[in-house]
Amino acid sequence: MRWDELEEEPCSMARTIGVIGDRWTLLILRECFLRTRRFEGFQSALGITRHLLAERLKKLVRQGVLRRVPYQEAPKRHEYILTQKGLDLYPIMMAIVHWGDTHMVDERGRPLLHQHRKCGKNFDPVMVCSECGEPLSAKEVHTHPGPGARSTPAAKAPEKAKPRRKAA
Amino acid sequence: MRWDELEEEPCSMARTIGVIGDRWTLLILRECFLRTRRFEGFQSALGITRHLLAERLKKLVRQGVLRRVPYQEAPKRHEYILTQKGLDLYPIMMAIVHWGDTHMVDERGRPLLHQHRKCGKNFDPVMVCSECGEPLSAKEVHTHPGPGARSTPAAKAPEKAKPRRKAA
DNA sequence: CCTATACAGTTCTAAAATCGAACTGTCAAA
DNA sequence: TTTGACAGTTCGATTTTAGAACTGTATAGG
Repeated sequence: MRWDELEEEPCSMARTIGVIGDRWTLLILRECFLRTRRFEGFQSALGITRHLLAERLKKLVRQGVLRRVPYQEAPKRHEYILTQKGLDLYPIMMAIVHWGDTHMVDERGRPLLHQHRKCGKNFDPVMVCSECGEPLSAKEVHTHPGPGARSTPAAKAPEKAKPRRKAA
Repeated sequence: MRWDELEEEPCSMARTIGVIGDRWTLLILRECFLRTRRFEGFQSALGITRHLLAERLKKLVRQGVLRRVPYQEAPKRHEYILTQKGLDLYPIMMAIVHWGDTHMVDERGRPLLHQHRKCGKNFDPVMVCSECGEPLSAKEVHTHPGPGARSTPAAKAPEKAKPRRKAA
Protein backbone atom coordinates (compact mmCIF):
# COMPACT_ATOMS: atom_id res chain seq x y z
CA MET A 1 0.00 0.00 0.00
CA ARG A 2 1.34 3.38 -0.96
CA TRP A 3 0.58 6.73 0.64
CA ASP A 4 -1.65 7.97 -2.13
CA GLU A 5 -3.72 4.81 -2.07
CA LEU A 6 -4.68 5.57 1.50
CA GLU A 7 -6.49 8.69 0.46
CA GLU A 8 -8.88 6.72 -1.69
CA GLU A 9 -9.93 4.20 0.91
CA PRO A 10 -13.56 4.40 2.00
CA CYS A 11 -12.49 5.23 5.53
CA SER A 12 -12.13 8.70 6.93
CA MET A 13 -9.42 7.53 9.21
CA ALA A 14 -7.31 6.05 6.42
CA ARG A 15 -7.74 9.21 4.38
CA THR A 16 -6.69 11.41 7.24
CA ILE A 17 -3.72 9.19 7.92
CA GLY A 18 -2.77 9.66 4.29
CA VAL A 19 -2.44 13.37 5.01
CA ILE A 20 -1.01 13.61 8.52
CA GLY A 21 -0.11 10.05 9.42
CA ASP A 22 3.60 10.26 9.74
CA ARG A 23 5.99 11.29 12.38
CA TRP A 24 7.42 14.41 10.82
CA THR A 25 4.15 15.76 9.54
CA LEU A 26 2.67 15.55 12.99
CA LEU A 27 5.66 17.29 14.52
CA ILE A 28 5.59 19.98 11.86
CA LEU A 29 1.95 20.56 12.69
CA ARG A 30 2.78 20.80 16.37
CA GLU A 31 5.17 23.59 15.51
CA CYS A 32 2.51 25.27 13.41
CA PHE A 33 0.18 25.36 16.37
CA LEU A 34 3.03 26.76 18.46
CA ARG A 35 3.23 29.60 15.92
CA THR A 36 6.23 28.53 13.89
CA ARG A 37 5.86 29.75 10.33
CA ARG A 38 9.21 29.65 8.56
CA PHE A 39 11.42 27.02 7.05
CA GLU A 40 14.35 27.67 9.33
CA GLY A 41 12.07 27.76 12.32
CA PHE A 42 10.75 24.29 11.63
CA GLN A 43 14.15 22.96 10.79
CA SER A 44 15.91 24.12 13.90
CA ALA A 45 13.02 23.29 16.23
CA LEU A 46 12.69 19.76 14.93
CA GLY A 47 16.08 18.73 13.62
CA ILE A 48 14.37 17.33 10.54
CA THR A 49 16.47 17.10 7.40
CA ARG A 50 15.94 20.02 5.11
CA HIS A 51 15.07 17.68 2.31
CA LEU A 52 12.21 16.05 4.15
CA LEU A 53 11.00 19.31 5.58
CA ALA A 54 10.68 20.82 2.11
CA GLU A 55 8.82 17.76 0.93
CA ARG A 56 6.42 17.63 3.85
CA LEU A 57 5.64 21.33 3.66
CA LYS A 58 4.89 20.95 -0.03
CA LYS A 59 2.57 18.10 0.68
CA LEU A 60 0.73 19.96 3.41
CA VAL A 61 0.27 22.91 1.09
CA ARG A 62 -0.96 20.62 -1.67
CA GLN A 63 -3.46 19.13 0.76
CA GLY A 64 -4.73 22.53 1.79
CA VAL A 65 -3.58 22.21 5.38
CA LEU A 66 -1.03 25.01 5.09
CA ARG A 67 -1.00 28.10 2.94
CA ARG A 68 2.27 29.43 1.52
CA VAL A 69 2.19 33.18 2.03
CA PRO A 70 4.92 35.56 0.80
CA TYR A 71 6.30 37.73 3.57
CA GLN A 72 9.06 39.43 1.62
CA GLU A 73 10.03 40.12 -1.97
CA ALA A 74 13.64 39.93 -3.14
CA PRO A 75 14.51 37.33 -2.28
CA LYS A 76 11.04 35.87 -2.37
CA ARG A 77 10.33 34.20 0.92
CA HIS A 78 7.24 32.54 2.23
CA GLU A 79 5.63 31.62 5.50
CA TYR A 80 3.56 28.54 6.08
CA ILE A 81 0.27 29.34 7.74
CA LEU A 82 -2.46 26.97 8.87
CA THR A 83 -5.59 27.19 6.76
CA GLN A 84 -9.00 26.60 8.31
CA LYS A 85 -8.62 22.97 7.28
CA GLY A 86 -5.33 22.97 9.15
CA LEU A 87 -6.76 24.71 12.20
CA ASP A 88 -9.44 22.04 12.27
CA LEU A 89 -6.70 19.55 13.12
CA TYR A 90 -6.58 21.09 16.57
CA PRO A 91 -8.75 18.46 18.25
CA ILE A 92 -6.44 15.76 16.92
CA MET A 93 -3.41 17.55 18.30
CA MET A 94 -5.06 18.11 21.65
CA ALA A 95 -6.19 14.51 21.86
CA ILE A 96 -2.65 13.36 21.17
CA VAL A 97 -1.18 15.72 23.74
CA HIS A 98 -3.74 14.71 26.32
CA TRP A 99 -3.01 11.02 25.90
CA GLY A 100 0.67 11.76 26.37
CA ASP A 101 -0.11 13.84 29.44
CA THR A 102 -2.06 10.94 30.86
CA HIS A 103 0.15 8.01 29.94
CA MET A 104 3.62 9.20 29.00
CA VAL A 105 4.69 11.77 31.60
CA ASP A 106 7.61 11.14 33.90
CA GLU A 107 7.70 11.97 37.60
CA ARG A 108 8.23 15.64 36.86
CA GLY A 109 4.79 16.09 35.41
CA ARG A 110 3.46 17.68 32.26
CA PRO A 111 5.77 19.57 29.99
CA LEU A 112 3.05 21.94 28.87
CA LEU A 113 -0.13 23.28 30.41
CA HIS A 114 -3.12 24.54 28.49
CA GLN A 115 -5.17 27.46 29.64
CA HIS A 116 -8.59 28.23 28.28
CA ARG A 117 -8.90 31.95 27.65
CA LYS A 118 -12.65 31.91 28.07
CA CYS A 119 -12.73 30.50 31.57
CA GLY A 120 -9.17 31.23 32.57
CA LYS A 121 -8.43 27.76 33.89
CA ASN A 122 -5.92 25.11 33.01
CA PHE A 123 -7.89 22.35 31.40
CA ASP A 124 -7.90 18.95 29.78
CA PRO A 125 -9.64 18.39 26.48
CA VAL A 126 -12.67 16.15 26.75
CA MET A 127 -14.41 14.57 23.82
CA VAL A 128 -18.18 14.65 24.00
CA CYS A 129 -21.16 13.66 21.91
CA SER A 130 -22.39 16.51 19.71
CA GLU A 131 -25.98 15.46 20.38
CA CYS A 132 -26.20 14.92 24.11
CA GLY A 133 -22.96 16.42 25.37
CA GLU A 134 -21.91 13.34 27.32
CA PRO A 135 -18.25 12.30 27.29
CA LEU A 136 -17.53 9.54 24.81
CA SER A 137 -15.91 6.19 25.28
CA ALA A 138 -15.33 3.43 22.76
CA LYS A 139 -17.83 1.05 24.32
CA GLU A 140 -20.72 3.48 24.11
CA VAL A 141 -20.39 3.95 20.40
CA HIS A 142 -21.88 1.79 17.71
CA THR A 143 -20.62 2.18 14.16
CA HIS A 144 -22.53 1.43 11.02
CA PRO A 145 -21.98 2.01 7.31
CA GLY A 146 -22.72 5.47 5.96
CA PRO A 147 -23.58 6.58 2.43
CA GLY A 148 -19.92 6.58 1.40
CA ALA A 149 -19.32 2.99 2.47
CA ARG A 150 -18.42 0.31 -0.01
CA SER A 151 -21.58 -1.23 -1.38
CA THR A 152 -20.62 -4.89 -1.17
CA PRO A 153 -18.98 -6.14 1.98
CA ALA A 154 -17.11 -8.69 -0.12
CA ALA A 155 -15.44 -5.83 -1.92
CA LYS A 156 -13.11 -5.41 1.04
CA ALA A 157 -10.03 -6.69 -0.80
CA PRO A 158 -11.00 -8.76 -3.79
CA GLU A 159 -8.79 -7.21 -6.48
CA LYS A 160 -6.08 -9.76 -6.14
CA ALA A 161 -5.92 -13.31 -4.94
CA LYS A 162 -3.01 -13.71 -2.59
CA PRO A 163 -1.95 -17.32 -2.25
CA ARG A 164 0.85 -17.87 0.17
CA ARG A 165 2.01 -21.02 -1.61
CA LYS A 166 2.06 -21.72 -5.28
CA ALA A 167 -1.62 -20.98 -5.79
CA ALA A 168 -2.18 -24.70 -6.42
CA MET B 1 16.18 11.64 15.33
CA ARG B 2 15.30 8.07 16.04
CA TRP B 3 11.98 6.69 17.23
CA ASP B 4 13.10 5.98 20.74
CA GLU B 5 14.48 9.47 21.13
CA LEU B 6 11.01 10.86 20.60
CA GLU B 7 9.75 9.19 23.72
CA GLU B 8 12.19 11.12 25.85
CA GLU B 9 11.37 14.56 24.55
CA PRO B 10 9.75 16.89 27.05
CA CYS B 11 6.63 17.08 24.95
CA SER B 12 3.58 14.90 25.38
CA MET B 13 2.87 15.11 21.73
CA ALA B 14 6.32 13.91 20.71
CA ARG B 15 6.10 11.05 23.18
CA THR B 16 2.72 10.00 21.91
CA ILE B 17 3.95 10.19 18.35
CA GLY B 18 6.77 7.90 19.39
CA VAL B 19 4.14 5.30 20.24
CA ILE B 20 1.42 5.69 17.62
CA GLY B 21 2.88 8.11 15.10
CA ASP B 22 3.12 5.97 12.05
CA ARG B 23 0.79 4.88 9.35
CA TRP B 24 0.57 1.20 10.12
CA THR B 25 0.27 1.58 13.86
CA LEU B 26 -2.66 3.93 13.44
CA LEU B 27 -4.36 1.55 11.03
CA ILE B 28 -3.75 -1.39 13.33
CA LEU B 29 -5.37 0.57 16.13
CA ARG B 30 -8.33 1.35 13.91
CA GLU B 31 -8.81 -2.37 13.47
CA CYS B 32 -8.51 -2.90 17.21
CA PHE B 33 -11.36 -0.49 17.80
CA LEU B 34 -13.34 -2.31 15.13
CA ARG B 35 -12.87 -5.47 17.21
CA THR B 36 -10.11 -7.20 15.28
CA ARG B 37 -7.98 -9.24 17.65
CA ARG B 38 -5.90 -11.76 15.73
CA PHE B 39 -2.82 -11.69 13.57
CA GLU B 40 -4.53 -12.97 10.45
CA GLY B 41 -7.39 -10.57 11.01
CA PHE B 42 -5.12 -7.57 11.00
CA GLN B 43 -3.10 -8.86 8.12
CA SER B 44 -5.98 -9.52 5.78
CA ALA B 45 -7.88 -6.37 6.74
CA LEU B 46 -4.92 -4.09 6.18
CA GLY B 47 -2.69 -5.79 3.64
CA ILE B 48 0.28 -4.97 5.83
CA THR B 49 3.29 -7.22 5.43
CA ARG B 50 3.44 -9.93 8.04
CA HIS B 51 6.88 -8.81 9.04
CA LEU B 52 5.83 -5.29 9.89
CA LEU B 53 2.63 -6.41 11.52
CA ALA B 54 4.53 -8.65 13.90
CA GLU B 55 6.90 -5.84 14.71
CA ARG B 56 4.20 -3.24 15.30
CA LEU B 57 2.15 -5.56 17.47
CA LYS B 58 5.21 -6.30 19.56
CA LYS B 59 5.84 -2.63 20.00
CA LEU B 60 2.26 -1.87 21.00
CA VAL B 61 2.41 -4.67 23.56
CA ARG B 62 5.71 -3.37 24.88
CA GLN B 63 4.15 0.08 25.22
CA GLY B 64 1.18 -1.28 27.11
CA VAL B 65 -1.34 -0.30 24.46
CA LEU B 66 -2.24 -3.89 23.65
CA ARG B 67 -2.23 -6.99 25.82
CA ARG B 68 -1.27 -10.34 24.34
CA VAL B 69 -3.79 -12.84 25.65
CA PRO B 70 -3.65 -16.59 24.97
CA TYR B 71 -6.84 -17.92 23.50
CA GLN B 72 -5.73 -21.48 22.82
CA GLU B 73 -3.01 -23.89 23.89
CA ALA B 74 -1.29 -26.20 21.45
CA PRO B 75 -0.40 -24.49 19.35
CA LYS B 76 -0.14 -21.47 21.59
CA ARG B 77 -2.02 -18.63 20.04
CA HIS B 78 -2.74 -15.17 21.27
CA GLU B 79 -5.13 -12.34 20.74
CA TYR B 80 -4.24 -8.69 20.91
CA ILE B 81 -6.60 -6.76 23.13
CA LEU B 82 -6.66 -3.06 23.89
CA THR B 83 -5.61 -2.23 27.44
CA GLN B 84 -7.12 0.73 29.23
CA LYS B 85 -4.16 2.74 27.97
CA GLY B 86 -5.11 1.60 24.49
CA LEU B 87 -8.80 2.32 24.96
CA ASP B 88 -7.82 5.80 26.04
CA LEU B 89 -6.62 6.39 22.48
CA TYR B 90 -10.26 6.55 21.45
CA PRO B 91 -10.50 10.35 21.42
CA ILE B 92 -7.50 10.48 19.10
CA MET B 93 -9.11 7.99 16.74
CA MET B 94 -12.42 9.83 16.80
CA ALA B 95 -10.73 13.17 16.21
CA ILE B 96 -8.92 11.73 13.21
CA VAL B 97 -12.08 10.19 11.80
CA HIS B 98 -14.01 13.38 12.32
CA TRP B 99 -11.45 15.48 10.48
CA GLY B 100 -11.62 13.04 7.61
CA ASP B 101 -15.42 13.17 7.68
CA THR B 102 -15.24 16.93 7.49
CA HIS B 103 -12.47 17.44 4.97
CA MET B 104 -11.80 14.25 3.06
CA VAL B 105 -15.16 12.78 2.04
CA ASP B 106 -16.16 12.47 -1.58
CA GLU B 107 -19.59 13.25 -2.97
CA ARG B 108 -20.99 10.01 -1.64
CA GLY B 109 -20.66 11.07 1.96
CA ARG B 110 -19.24 9.43 5.04
CA PRO B 111 -18.10 5.86 4.93
CA LEU B 112 -19.01 5.25 8.55
CA LEU B 113 -21.57 6.69 10.95
CA HIS B 114 -21.24 6.73 14.71
CA GLN B 115 -24.16 6.23 16.98
CA HIS B 116 -24.09 7.07 20.67
CA ARG B 117 -25.74 4.30 22.65
CA LYS B 118 -26.70 6.62 25.47
CA CYS B 119 -28.72 9.05 23.41
CA GLY B 120 -29.33 6.88 20.39
CA LYS B 121 -28.34 9.51 17.85
CA ASN B 122 -25.68 9.66 15.18
CA PHE B 123 -23.15 12.16 16.40
CA ASP B 124 -19.92 14.00 15.79
CA PRO B 125 -17.25 14.11 18.43
CA VAL B 126 -16.73 17.57 19.90
CA MET B 127 -13.76 18.56 21.99
CA VAL B 128 -14.59 20.70 24.98
CA CYS B 129 -12.84 22.29 27.94
CA SER B 130 -12.89 20.06 31.01
CA GLU B 131 -13.46 23.11 33.21
CA CYS B 132 -16.19 25.08 31.51
CA GLY B 133 -17.50 22.66 28.93
CA GLU B 134 -17.16 25.06 26.01
CA PRO B 135 -15.93 23.74 22.66
CA LEU B 136 -12.23 24.36 22.10
CA SER B 137 -10.43 26.05 19.28
CA ALA B 138 -6.72 26.74 18.88
CA LYS B 139 -7.07 30.50 19.28
CA GLU B 140 -8.76 30.27 22.63
CA VAL B 141 -5.99 28.30 24.20
CA HIS B 142 -2.85 29.65 25.75
CA THR B 143 0.00 27.27 26.48
CA HIS B 144 2.64 27.69 29.14
CA PRO B 145 5.39 25.48 30.56
CA GLY B 146 4.39 22.89 33.12
CA PRO B 147 6.44 21.18 35.82
CA GLY B 148 7.89 18.70 33.32
CA ALA B 149 9.16 21.39 30.96
CA ARG B 150 12.85 21.81 30.32
CA SER B 151 14.32 24.16 32.88
CA THR B 152 16.42 26.33 30.59
CA PRO B 153 14.83 27.55 27.39
CA ALA B 154 18.27 27.43 25.79
CA ALA B 155 18.30 23.70 26.36
CA LYS B 156 16.07 23.29 23.33
CA ALA B 157 18.78 21.59 21.25
CA PRO B 158 22.20 22.40 22.58
CA GLU B 159 23.78 18.97 22.69
CA LYS B 160 25.42 19.35 19.37
CA ALA B 161 26.51 22.28 17.30
CA LYS B 162 25.34 21.82 13.75
CA PRO B 163 27.31 23.98 11.38
CA ARG B 164 26.19 23.83 7.83
CA ARG B 165 29.61 24.81 6.56
CA LYS B 166 32.96 23.84 7.93
CA ALA B 167 32.23 25.19 11.41
CA ALA B 168 34.80 27.93 10.74
C1' DC C 1 -0.09 -42.52 6.64
C1' DC C 2 -0.30 -38.64 3.54
C1' DT C 3 -2.08 -34.28 2.24
C1' DA C 4 -4.30 -29.88 2.77
C1' DT C 5 -5.56 -25.98 5.57
C1' DA C 6 -5.44 -22.54 9.48
C1' DC C 7 -2.74 -19.75 12.12
C1' DA C 8 1.20 -17.00 13.79
C1' DG C 9 4.91 -15.84 12.97
C1' DT C 10 10.28 -15.55 10.76
C1' DT C 11 13.57 -14.97 7.02
C1' DC C 12 15.29 -13.06 2.85
C1' DT C 13 16.13 -9.79 -1.10
C1' DA C 14 14.84 -5.77 -3.64
C1' DA C 15 12.88 -1.27 -3.53
C1' DA C 16 11.80 2.98 -1.27
C1' DA C 17 12.35 6.45 2.25
C1' DT C 18 15.31 8.88 5.33
C1' DC C 19 19.66 10.75 7.10
C1' DG C 20 23.59 13.66 6.99
C1' DA C 21 26.16 16.72 4.88
C1' DA C 22 27.33 19.82 1.39
C1' DC C 23 25.89 22.93 -2.31
C1' DT C 24 23.01 26.87 -4.70
C1' DG C 25 21.22 31.37 -4.97
C1' DT C 26 19.55 35.92 -3.28
C1' DC C 27 20.05 39.70 -0.53
C1' DA C 28 21.66 42.64 3.65
C1' DA C 29 25.08 44.02 6.80
C1' DA C 30 30.02 44.52 8.20
C1' DT D 1 34.75 41.59 -0.32
C1' DT D 2 33.36 38.59 3.03
C1' DT D 3 30.03 36.81 6.15
C1' DG D 4 25.59 35.46 7.56
C1' DA D 5 20.48 34.63 7.18
C1' DC D 6 17.22 32.23 4.73
C1' DA D 7 15.01 28.71 1.76
C1' DG D 8 15.68 25.50 -0.45
C1' DT D 9 18.16 21.35 -3.73
C1' DT D 10 21.36 17.55 -4.55
C1' DC D 11 23.68 13.32 -3.53
C1' DG D 12 25.76 9.06 -1.42
C1' DA D 13 25.08 6.10 2.59
C1' DT D 14 22.00 4.05 5.83
C1' DT D 15 17.57 2.40 7.46
C1' DT D 16 12.84 0.90 6.66
C1' DT D 17 9.45 -1.21 4.17
C1' DA D 18 7.51 -4.21 0.55
C1' DG D 19 6.80 -8.66 -1.28
C1' DA D 20 7.24 -13.20 -1.28
C1' DA D 21 8.52 -17.57 0.47
C1' DC D 22 9.48 -20.50 4.45
C1' DT D 23 8.85 -22.65 9.40
C1' DG D 24 6.39 -24.96 12.83
C1' DT D 25 2.31 -26.71 15.27
C1' DA D 26 -2.02 -28.69 15.06
C1' DT D 27 -6.60 -30.23 13.02
C1' DA D 28 -9.47 -32.50 9.38
C1' DG D 29 -10.05 -35.54 5.55
C1' DG D 30 -9.12 -39.51 2.80
